[in-house]
Amino acid sequence: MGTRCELTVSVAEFNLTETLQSGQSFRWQQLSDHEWWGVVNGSALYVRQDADRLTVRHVGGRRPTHLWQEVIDYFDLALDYTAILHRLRRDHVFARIVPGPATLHILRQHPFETIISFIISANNHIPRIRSIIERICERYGEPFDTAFGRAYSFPTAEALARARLADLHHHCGLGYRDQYVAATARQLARQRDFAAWHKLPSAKLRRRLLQLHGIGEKVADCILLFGYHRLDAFPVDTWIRRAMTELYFPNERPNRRAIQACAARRFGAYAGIAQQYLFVRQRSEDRRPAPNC
DNA sequence: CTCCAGGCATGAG
DNA sequence: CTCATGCATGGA
Repeated sequence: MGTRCELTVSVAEFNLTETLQSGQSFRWQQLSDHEWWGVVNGSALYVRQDADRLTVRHVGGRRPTHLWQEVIDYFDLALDYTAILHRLRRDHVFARIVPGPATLHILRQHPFETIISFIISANNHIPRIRSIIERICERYGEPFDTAFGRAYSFPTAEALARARLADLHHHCGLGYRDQYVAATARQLARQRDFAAWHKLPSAKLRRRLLQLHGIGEKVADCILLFGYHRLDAFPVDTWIRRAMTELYFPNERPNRRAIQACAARRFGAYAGIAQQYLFVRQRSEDRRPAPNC
């Protein structure tokens, strides 16, 4: 219990800012270099990272019964990412490309929030994904007060299933994705075993996800990785396609199957973690201005 | 102003 | 089965 907890975590094992900027979560707001606040499962949290310490405060909404445990679970602080990176570096190409410490973690996010968020992510920019999600929360989530002003929980499937198509389209700014979000929310709202999907083996869970509207292979793999913590899932988007082609298929045009088979062979059970490092690296590579030789 | 985004559904071949 | 095309919107 308690509204505040401190954990001893070295930045060599976990980097809060890099993790929250890595495109897997959309509801965190940055206060300074190493301070963030956001809504997780109905709780507003303030998080600050210093050199060897993570400080978390509950600042509104649902009061966690065991804040400390929820924080360890959400940021995946119990898993030894240093050992996993060491194992991933048995692949010498990966070792050369990702030489630094284990900074990026895979968050454990709520499945329904992850499903809706990544349906919205398709063919969309991250800043715009964030603004659409905030409007959905404001309209269909539960409001509560926080130290940073009014906030909203992510809506339940039942609440989102009651949404009107025109509101999703125009007020939330979903555009043509309105049908996908509405249909999926309605289907999951009456899917009585949805809460038990986490027990399914990954292959079966992936097939279930692919049956939902607006979910193709890439989005399904993001949901497996970020919403169900299946660390072997390897989402192939434009950035990963570029990175994997450059690194492992020079002068070829590999399809998704070839890329995923390559990732499974080289990275095994932790392919999803390798993917997140490659994604962040490839994006920063692209943002960097072209070297003027 | 134009360009394009952590792709998907759809239809043609 | 693979592959091409259209797609709402708004941030950059």
